[in-house]
Amino acid sequence: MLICTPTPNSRRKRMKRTDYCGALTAAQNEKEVTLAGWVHRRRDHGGLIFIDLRDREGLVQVVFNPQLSEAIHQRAHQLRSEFVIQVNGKVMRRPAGTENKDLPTGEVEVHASDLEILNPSLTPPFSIEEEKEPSETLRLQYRYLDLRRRSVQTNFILRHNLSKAIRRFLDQHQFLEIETPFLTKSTPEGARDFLVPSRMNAGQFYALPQSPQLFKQILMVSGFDRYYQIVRCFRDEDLRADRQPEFTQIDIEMSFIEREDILSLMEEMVRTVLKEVRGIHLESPFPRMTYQEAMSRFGVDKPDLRFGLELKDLSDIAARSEFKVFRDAVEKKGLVKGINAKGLATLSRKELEELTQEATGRGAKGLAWMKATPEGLEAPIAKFFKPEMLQEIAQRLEAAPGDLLLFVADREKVVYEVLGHLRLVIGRRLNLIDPKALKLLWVTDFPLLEYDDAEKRYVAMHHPFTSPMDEDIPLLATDPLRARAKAYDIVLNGTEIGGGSIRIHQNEVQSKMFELLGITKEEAEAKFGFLLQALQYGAPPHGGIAFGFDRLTAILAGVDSIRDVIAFPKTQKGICLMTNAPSEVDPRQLKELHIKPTE
RNA sequence: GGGGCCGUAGUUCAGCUGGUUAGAACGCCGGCCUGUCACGCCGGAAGUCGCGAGUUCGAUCCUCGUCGGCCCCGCCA
Repeated sequence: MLICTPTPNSRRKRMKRTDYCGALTAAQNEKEVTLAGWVHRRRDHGGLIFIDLRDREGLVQVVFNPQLSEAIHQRAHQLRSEFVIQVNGKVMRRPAGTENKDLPTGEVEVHASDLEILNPSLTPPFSIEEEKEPSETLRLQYRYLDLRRRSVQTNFILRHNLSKAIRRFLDQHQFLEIETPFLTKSTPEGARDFLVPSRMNAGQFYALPQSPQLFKQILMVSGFDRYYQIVRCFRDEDLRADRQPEFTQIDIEMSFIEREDILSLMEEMVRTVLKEVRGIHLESPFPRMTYQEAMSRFGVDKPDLRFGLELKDLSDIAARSEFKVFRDAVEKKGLVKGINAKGLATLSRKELEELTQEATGRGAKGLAWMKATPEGLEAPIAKFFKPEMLQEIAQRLEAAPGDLLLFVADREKVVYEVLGHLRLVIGRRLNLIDPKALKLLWVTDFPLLEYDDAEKRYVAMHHPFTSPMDEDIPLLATDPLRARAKAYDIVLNGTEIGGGSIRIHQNEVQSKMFELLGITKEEAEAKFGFLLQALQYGAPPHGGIAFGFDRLTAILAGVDSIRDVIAFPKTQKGICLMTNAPSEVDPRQLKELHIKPTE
């Protein structure tokens, strides 16, 4: 129950706020100010009462002194955490020796001459102060209180500053911000669509966009030349720390350009924005790596370059060894690769077992290991290798006494998956990752297609509108899986923060692509007819990129989940704990929408 | 669909091998306090141990189920 009622409106003097609490310094000494904000903390001495008053910009100490006004002091006794108040008073330097160096406003305080309680507050379910982090469940349930916390607010201020800087950069480079529909057409391929029933068209549905991909290409056909949008996208897939059903992309498209133009301009954008928002100077140019190289050296297409521990190929040695597991792998056109876990020869049997489980959990049949000692490599499997082979292995992995060498022999895909993962696990375990480092790179030359074992057909690795490399176009007819795409990703600290491609702008190539993907002419016509048609009316060569704005912000904010940079995110089950969405609806609504529940 | 971790005062947590009345800190309520700033001192209230079954003389603790949160695999062109 509220124990105190607000000051009646009729009694309010309606003085306007003059300053932010957090902005007061000795420069405002002796100024009469009106402040408004939340009671952050009170220190009631019976006589003097100190209040830390908080607003968006920070805290300032307000002093209520009975000698200044007995009535106001009495009223201040009622104050509790999170009451909303307005205070009139005079900014004063604090008495010598009572300054608070930990507070930006700590040189001054406000001597209150008037106090209005604009609104009392229930005792909040958790403290707005920072000492202890409430559980995420509680934070999301009371998100409006969570968003009052300083550490949370700074994430959103950062987000704002990033989008502001990005808009400014793109504006300066002649990009036009153009909005595209949220109620649009469901398309095959890609993620599951969120559907919106059409009341006026029984049995028909809009889909929320997975991205404005097709529209931005159409805008290029329209001649807008340079487009961008910071825009919400929707994908009905399972959630992760870095995946929400609705998320924000910085969506960009340009005409009359080649890959190089996009990479260099986007690189400039990232550098400019980080400089502006974070004062960070990034070395230029960013490293570049083909997909092939990234996979072979790091096992993933989004390598974390903050540490080494690269994968080394040992297939040639493995083929000559007596170790059946290794030889079989190579003979079956697989691979044997290893990494050097520096200094981990001391791992116990149990810890090795845990690493093995990490490996088998990702599809490996086992995890082979050797320990480097001053006498050479030692392991149960060492007996299958001639001494000079062991030496060769040690050399290739730059083994020093005390190191642990880990090997995986399998199909290429498994070897990369497992060692790529182990590399991250070990990098973390060995504390090789500098949390402050920002390591960016471009990964280029992605394969155009992948083979989907379940569906028994090719699927586009990026999307069906991605142009193949010119020199690989003949491969589409002979060996499609070897064809490379004009596609690129930008990677920051092991996270893909953006990706794009040069698009197909010729109808024939686009039709050929659909054919490869097993999309019939009729399907293509029904699903993408508008694009195919547009491509026949003078489509300029074009290409673009989309950044995951939430992921980028999260990394720069130093948080592990994009939930921390989204004001009202959803839980892993896609539920908003604050509003309790999704929820059931009135049967009449369903009827209007021509929808009948199946259960 | 699958694997893992978690759920105990308002909050963050502790709670031994299953055994007295389930604790601490912060917060909250009351009292005292004129230089505090994580104010201090005195006192007080506060628990469906997520929920439901089972095992047991006895369950916060063990088992099964279920609900919720988190991490991951699958999925995410």
